[in-house]
Amino acid sequence: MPKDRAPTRIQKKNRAMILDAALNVFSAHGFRGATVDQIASEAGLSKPNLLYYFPSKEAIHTALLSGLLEVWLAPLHALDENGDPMEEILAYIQRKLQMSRELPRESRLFANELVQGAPRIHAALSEDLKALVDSKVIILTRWMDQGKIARVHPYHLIFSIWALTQHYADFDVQVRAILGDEDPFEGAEPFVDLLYRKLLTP
Amino acid sequence: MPKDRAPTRIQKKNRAMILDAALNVFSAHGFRGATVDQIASEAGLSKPNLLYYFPSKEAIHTALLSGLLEVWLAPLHALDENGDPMEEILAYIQRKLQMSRELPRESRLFANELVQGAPRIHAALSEDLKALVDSKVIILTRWMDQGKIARVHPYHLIFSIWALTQHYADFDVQVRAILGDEDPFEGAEPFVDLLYRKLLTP
DNA sequence: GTCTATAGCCTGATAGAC
DNA sequence: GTCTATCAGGCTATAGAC
Repeated sequence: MPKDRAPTRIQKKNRAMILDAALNVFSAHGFRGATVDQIASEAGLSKPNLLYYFPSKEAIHTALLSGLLEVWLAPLHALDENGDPMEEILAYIQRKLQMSRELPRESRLFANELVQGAPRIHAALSEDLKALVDSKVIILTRWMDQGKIARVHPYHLIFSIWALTQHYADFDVQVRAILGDEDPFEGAEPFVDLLYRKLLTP
Repeated sequence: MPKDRAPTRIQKKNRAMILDAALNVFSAHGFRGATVDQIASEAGLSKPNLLYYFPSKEAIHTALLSGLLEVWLAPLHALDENGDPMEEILAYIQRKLQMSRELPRESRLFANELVQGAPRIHAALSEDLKALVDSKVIILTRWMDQGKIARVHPYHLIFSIWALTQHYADFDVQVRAILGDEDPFEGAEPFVDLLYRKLLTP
């Protein structure tokens, strides 16, 4: 493993390449289905050389997950209590949908982890994620109290947004098997916009 | 493997026990993460004995998937073109939600397969599933033409129902990490009912 | 039909030369 | 820092006794 000095340009570049390759492999095959050999060859390194940068397969996976969690929650973080309620929520939804389009590997990385019971990020869920959601639910509830949006169960509102938007990344094969050549997001964007506009109009 | 005679009671019972154990293990760990040893011990058999009933790990997995696909699609199949449109759709949604509550293992089995690109059931998706969805989309479109329900993209309507209802089974850990002791389905049921009632009211 | 024992492969990780 | 070679453990599947 690299010494505790400041990383060189090459070290930085290699670590980044490894993490990108690992994202490819872990998101496509899950933790158990991924092999270090696959990640190494996709990163253009030998297996021992990869293990010079990360001490173990698990360490790569952990580094990936914790590095991406912040990115993944950024859209919800950005929900602004001082903005216009309906526009804030609809903008959040479109941001999430855009992330499914642009970062499907990240979505599937978390999906793989969650479907199997989140053995490696359970703490982050019940601490960081719960805290974030709780804080945003307070804002949503206030908006409902003020009559700015219709009253619905705020937690299930958030769950539904996650479910709907991430579906297009996580179950991409299924969506494409049914839609054929049609771009899923072209139809999804107006659909979810209409859906939540109708649901939340007071 | 058993001879080509009619299976005895013991053979039937053992095959059923193996498939149930396999459902537990595959749904929790994915195909690659599951081991034959785990399945055997959960079924109360030795590993070679299990492989007397099924020729390989893959054969168990395939038998499971193809056996459950019909069960999984039954709710959509039951959507009746002669019923009341709004009530038919809302009933379909409640049936799907109930399946997430009662058959979460089945949901996660398919989720595991789909997130990883459906390598083992791709054909079933673009043939059987697509045909079923196409046929139901015709019914939905007719209802929209007749002004019985609001006009929305029929394919995305179906995707949204899948996403919303299966989310509670597939990402159960996440939902529970946030809701704590509250029963997810208690809130989900009225939420999705309201959501689609508002969306589809003409 | 069911078991113990084991073959044979794959995979994560390390040793050691350069 | 990077490689070749290799070990050690775990896995699927089979052989063969009962």
